[in-house]
Amino acid sequence: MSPAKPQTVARVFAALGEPTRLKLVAVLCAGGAFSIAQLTANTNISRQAVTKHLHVLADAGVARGEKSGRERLWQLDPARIEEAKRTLEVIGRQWEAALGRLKSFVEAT
Amino acid sequence: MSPAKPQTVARVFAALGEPTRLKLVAVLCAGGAFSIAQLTANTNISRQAVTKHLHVLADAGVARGEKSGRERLWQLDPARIEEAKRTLEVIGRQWEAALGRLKSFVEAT
DNA sequence: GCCTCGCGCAACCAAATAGTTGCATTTAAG
DNA sequence: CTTAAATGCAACTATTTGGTTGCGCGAGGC
Repeated sequence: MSPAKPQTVARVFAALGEPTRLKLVAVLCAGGAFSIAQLTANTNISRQAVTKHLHVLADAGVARGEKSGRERLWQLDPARIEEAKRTLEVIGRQWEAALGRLKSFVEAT
Repeated sequence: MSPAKPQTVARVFAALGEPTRLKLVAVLCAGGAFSIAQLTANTNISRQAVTKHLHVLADAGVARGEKSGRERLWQLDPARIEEAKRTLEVIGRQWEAALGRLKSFVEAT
């Protein structure tokens, strides 16, 4: 399991760091595959705007879509999201470890 | 434990979604408090740029700094990061649950 | 007291981003 | 065959963003 390049993780965070895209991800994680028209229905922005957001998610490796008939069906790709989650876990653990060291240093009188 | 507003979580992701800021967080999670000058030393951008990034982190609730003498010491605030981590966990779980439902549906022949 | 270190504030700039509209294209439906 | 639906592509706009420079100010060090 490679530790995931910082750049890659940053791209995932950037992709999730926009309310519209976060909502899209929330819809997509319901499972299955959704067409752009379906994904646009729940928003108040244009179809092309949704398309752009989907491409941002795809570039970050968070979602992918493939053509099926006259529509393109999009679904989540949770691998990168898992990586990002692990990054946050590491941050939390390092923080707690540092707190522990600080505490034992203070107590070592 | 409130489920964390989507907007708040999105701000955290946006804050982490920039390589420089992610590095800053990585440094800060070593624990302790760092001055702006210290945090700037490891980068190749100006002190003011670092200051701006720190304010973005502060606005997202990821870090905070307080004056101490003639310098301002910054440290991590891991609460929001924990929230973001839980959000990613929920996404992963929902995805897996959906996969499970899909699988049992397919197998129900 | 003077100097310098560390910051904060403001103005400014270039690039990226979120959004739009208009039009062409492909595919399913009647 | 004709039409309508779903998408892709391109141009354009406004705002945000990441970065800079310059200057002023408070707090220590000598």
